[in-house]
Amino acid sequence: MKTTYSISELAGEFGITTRTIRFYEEKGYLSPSREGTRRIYSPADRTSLRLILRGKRLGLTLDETADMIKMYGSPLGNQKQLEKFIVRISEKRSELEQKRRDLEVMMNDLQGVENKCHVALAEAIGRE
Amino acid sequence: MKTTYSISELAGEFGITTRTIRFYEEKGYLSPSREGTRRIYSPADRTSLRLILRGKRLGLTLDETADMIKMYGSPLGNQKQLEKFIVRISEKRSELEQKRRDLEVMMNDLQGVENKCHVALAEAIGRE
DNA sequence: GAATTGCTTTACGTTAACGTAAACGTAATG
DNA sequence: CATTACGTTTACGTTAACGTAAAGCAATTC
Repeated sequence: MKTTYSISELAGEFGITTRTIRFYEEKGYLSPSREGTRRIYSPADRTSLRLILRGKRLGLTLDETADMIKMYGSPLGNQKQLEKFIVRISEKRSELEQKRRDLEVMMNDLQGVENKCHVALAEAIGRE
Repeated sequence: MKTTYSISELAGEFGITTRTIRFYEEKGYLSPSREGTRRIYSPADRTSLRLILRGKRLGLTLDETADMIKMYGSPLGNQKQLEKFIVRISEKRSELEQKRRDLEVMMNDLQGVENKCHVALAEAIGRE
């Protein structure tokens, strides 16, 4: 199991450009260590990057994703803070559930179109 | 059942601004009829808008969503065109399935954090 | 040792998706 | 009849998320 990565290794693995990775760092979403002037990415950095890209695929902004990443740490604080935190989590979940509903409707619609397609295709072949 | 809508009715219903709706028209994603100079939206227009916003929530660009909306029409063409179309559909579905996987992982992670929270909360109350 | 490869910083450019503001028309309401 | 509410067009502004290019350092390969 690899323990460090270069910037172009990560770019290659995730199908993005090095510019994108540097951009994320510039904005504070990544902070790799350095070997002289070169960036060295740890498995943890790689995980952060993966989370960022996952959020992006779901239409989250970088800030929103960063917020979620922060939440993944061990929850701490007094009772009041923890309760507030639980509320935040449930808000996030509501958003994600909305997305899931949207997704299901879309996939159903798509399935409907494909069915129609197969019918039309059968007819086209029948006329041939 | 209402049969026409004003621009601010739709904006209100969907929680967006009239500027946004005009923008969609300007870019060709909507084409309401007119009564004099004022825009009149049909139920079909309203549906288009709903689809646009659904795509947006899932992180699709307007162009991508417009593409999908086009696909919702009755599929037509000869055999070859229909086959190509089916391929396009399955590509779209692959993207959506990726999103669904992303969504599930995220929601699981979130659930994990919430569980930790409840544990921490119980401890905090115990110490009180 | 010249050239290629891979990394760096700096900085200006670009695109999508609207926001914001000005300036105006029209219809209904007090 | 003035004001308020709702609509219009035109046009410049803004933000996120990178793209692109220049100029340069360091190691390794021919």
